[in-house]
Amino acid sequence: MKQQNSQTEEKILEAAEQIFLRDGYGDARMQDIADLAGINKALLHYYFRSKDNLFEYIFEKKISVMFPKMEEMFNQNLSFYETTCAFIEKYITLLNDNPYIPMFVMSTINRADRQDFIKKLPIGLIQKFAELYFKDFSVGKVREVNPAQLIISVMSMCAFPFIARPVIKEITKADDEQFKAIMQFRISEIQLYLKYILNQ
Amino acid sequence: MKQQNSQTEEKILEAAEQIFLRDGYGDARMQDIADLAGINKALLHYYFRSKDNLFEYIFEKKISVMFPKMEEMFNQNLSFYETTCAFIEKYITLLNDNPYIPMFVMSTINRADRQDFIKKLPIGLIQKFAELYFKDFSVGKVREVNPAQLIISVMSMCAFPFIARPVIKEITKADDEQFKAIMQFRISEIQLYLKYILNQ
DNA sequence: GTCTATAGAACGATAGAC
DNA sequence: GTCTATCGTTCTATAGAC
Repeated sequence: MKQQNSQTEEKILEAAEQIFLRDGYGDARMQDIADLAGINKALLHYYFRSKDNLFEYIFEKKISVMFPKMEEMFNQNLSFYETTCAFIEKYITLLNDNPYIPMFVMSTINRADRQDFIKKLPIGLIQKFAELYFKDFSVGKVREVNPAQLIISVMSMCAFPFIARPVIKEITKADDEQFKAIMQFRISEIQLYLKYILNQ
Repeated sequence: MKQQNSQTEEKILEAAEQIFLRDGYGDARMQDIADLAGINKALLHYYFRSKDNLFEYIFEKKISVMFPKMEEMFNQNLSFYETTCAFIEKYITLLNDNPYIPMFVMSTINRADRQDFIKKLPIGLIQKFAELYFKDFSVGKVREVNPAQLIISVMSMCAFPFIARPVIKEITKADDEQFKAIMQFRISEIQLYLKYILNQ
């Protein structure tokens, strides 16, 4: 009984994740989720009361990918440059395995009726980076730039290509695997920019 | 008669633009467009046969903002660095007046049923930039980087903050005007990065 | 050209049998 | 726990009066 229960719930969550990531909240259909899970609509509402409920569940499960946990990285006493280089590699590798996440998160928080979802984002990450920058800047280890703008730039260079993925795939005539390779190469390219910007 | 005709059509287009930009295709409602235009739904279908038709009209009108016309800029015989600096200023100024455009375009071309809209984008721009880079690189005017990756980076740094606008506004506690100011300041910051990256 | 009224389909959600 | 059947609503689109 309980075994079967968990199995169905797991199937629903997997299907919901796939459909919501592909279509976003508004365009996603409960029927599509039911079909993909191999069950019917009524059972969806038995496990999760409403579409809103199910979506919130998936969203909260996925935001950690958009703003990854970085605690251990900040506790290693690395420089701002080293920490940011490590972040770039970790972030793009993570997004290469979850290419739909940036569009999913951004389309959600841009909906007029879902702006409260912004508060679910773990945005303390930005503050940590800024503190580390000022620490290195005060001892002359990095060139003077605006740290908030720099962090926005790094996240932009990592995340935006996944949002513009269909365009980039079309321009470069790349398939999914080739796009992954482009992004893999991009890690060292962004790290190179950072090196020049910070004068390392 | 014809005067009235044009006036109504203009009101519809203005309303449709506003609603589609805010909600995207899937979440936009013909009723909302009709209400905003001060007419009824039936009249919408009299002027534009379907929602698809109306949307396509608006989309084609707006893509020039996402990929701005740059012909005159390329004909001024400026260096790659100068041209890209000018692009950054022009692009962010343009997006500051049209902050919803990046999300609108990206959410459209990420829809499974709207991928043919990618072909409407004037992506020749990228090629022009790459050619100009190689011209300057061959005479040692710029440092060696991957030009395609650099152009993606510049566009990312310009466009992504508008897509993440609700997040940035929340983190910085900025209103619409303050966000505009942040982006205005961002122009010189991105230009500074470019200077360091290209060793100018 | 503009309106009211409504058709026809799709969607989220629920009732009730098993 | 899982199903079929259906309710109530919402949406695009059209018919028909003026």
